[in-house]
Amino acid sequence: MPGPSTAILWFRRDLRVHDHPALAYALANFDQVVPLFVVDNRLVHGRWRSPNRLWFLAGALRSLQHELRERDSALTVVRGDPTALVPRLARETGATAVIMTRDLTPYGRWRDVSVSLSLSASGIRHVAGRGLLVHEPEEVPRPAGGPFTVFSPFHRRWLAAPMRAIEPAPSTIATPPEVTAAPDVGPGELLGDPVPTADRALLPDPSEAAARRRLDRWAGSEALLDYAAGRDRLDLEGTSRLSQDLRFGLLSPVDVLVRTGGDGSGHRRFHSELAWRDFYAHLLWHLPRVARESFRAELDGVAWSTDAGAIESWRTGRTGYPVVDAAMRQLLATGWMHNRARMIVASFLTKHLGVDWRVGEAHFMAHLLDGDPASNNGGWQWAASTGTDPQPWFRIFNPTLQGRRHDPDGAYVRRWVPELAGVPGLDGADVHEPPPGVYLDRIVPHADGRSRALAEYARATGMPDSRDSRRRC
DNA sequence: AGCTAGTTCTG
DNA sequence: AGAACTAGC
Ligand SMILES: Cc1cc2nc3c(=O)[nH]c(=O)nc-3n(C[C@H](O)[C@H](O)[C@H](O)COP(=O)(O)OP(=O)(O)OC[C@H]3O[C@@H](n4cnc5c(N)ncnc54)[C@H](O)[C@@H]3O)c2cc1C
Repeated sequence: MPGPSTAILWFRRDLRVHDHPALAYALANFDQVVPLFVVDNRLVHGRWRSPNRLWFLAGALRSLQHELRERDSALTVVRGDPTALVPRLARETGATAVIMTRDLTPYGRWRDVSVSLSLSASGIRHVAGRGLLVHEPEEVPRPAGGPFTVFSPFHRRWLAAPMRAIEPAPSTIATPPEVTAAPDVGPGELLGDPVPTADRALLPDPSEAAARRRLDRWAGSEALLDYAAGRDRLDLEGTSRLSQDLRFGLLSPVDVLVRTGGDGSGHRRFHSELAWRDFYAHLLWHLPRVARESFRAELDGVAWSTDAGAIESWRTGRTGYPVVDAAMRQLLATGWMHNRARMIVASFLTKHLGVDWRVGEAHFMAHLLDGDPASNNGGWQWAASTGTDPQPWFRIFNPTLQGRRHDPDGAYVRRWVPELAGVPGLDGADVHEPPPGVYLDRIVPHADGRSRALAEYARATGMPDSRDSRRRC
């Protein structure tokens, strides 16, 4: 009589036990499950390394260890090369399959192919399934093939695609006793004891339980009802703040969608933001080249500025534009930035300062708790007008007007630029336009930044006539 | 999920 | 003078 069948469940950015399709699959098809996380050296040393995200990851792994212990199981955490370590653990535990949530980034795909090749050499199966997104790329196909390059037709198909059922958290996970007998390894140690660069007191609790509480609160909030308008207010808590939980998979996007169910304008708008997340993930899957290159190749002919002083002023929040500086300081202090603010600062860097979007992309990846290769790249290429369905390049934000409109009382600026709080005579939205001498000099006057951007983009695109420009609106 | 500059309308 | 409108980037 054969022994119990065993599968490895390889966790990556799906660090939860609720609504976990790969976990449900493993439990339904195998007698025993061995949960595993591999600290890939790339996490600690790679291009997108971030102390803030490593700190969050360490906490999320401790949370997962706890959730698994509660269910009579345990998380094995090892550090090194997954291509070697995953097959080794499979052989040691007698596993005949490795189950995981499919990852769609260029590196994730390369890694998974290389692990699956080395597994099949040992006769071990490799099963990668859904769980990262609401819908997989194959579930929202473009009739003509390839990726959707415009959001609205994608969104129509996305809304029409059938939704999978929620998988409840299991009450117990059968795991080999030699695995549960081993004490939990402190993930912080394997991650190099990460110290966040953001202010610890302003960081969210990185546990699944806390993420579920955040979701509960958001699902029952007034802000969700008012999200269609409130999402653009820099000075209010008008958005869900669930991005880091979706990034690390403490929450599944399907769970978020179902729990925020409703047909009001706020609900529908919120769901469409989850569709944007899928849109950019699918795009990167179809066209991995956009990770490095502009989607609109002709715009890689823009002569980007490399002015190190200007870039440093932008990074540290010292451009002289109050709303830009508030946003950049919010990022450094909290590892998060409001979506409207991301658009404003990305537009400012790429248009007013004429700096390559990849410089901004890298800075965001170094600090954002929700830093995600697909959404971040999509957001930057949108703002730089190099992407799919981008901001047309001639629509350039005026940071002062954006601040007045979306921070109408100036509270956002006063929160993050304290030297502008309590300046006599600088009341309400006027904080967005401090008179000369009151605040830092603007590193470039708006009119100059705007006209140099218009000239450079016109040159790079071969100065299309106005009919072409209008068609892209 | 633009903004500017120029023109025409209004009082 | 200032609103309202609009072509063009
Ligand atoms: C230049 C730039 C860079 C960005 N980089 C990232 C990033 O690295 N990671 C990231 O998750 N989002 C990124 N975004 C999208 C968006 O700004 C954040 O998802 C959002 O601000 C997170 O806050 P929230 O959870 O309160 O959002 P909510 O408004 O509550 O939205 C709910 C969820 O929908 C998703 N979402 C919302 N807006 C977008 C969007 N435009 N694109 C893709 N997904 C979206 C996020 O998962 C978010 O948590 C970027 C946007 C821009 C303009």
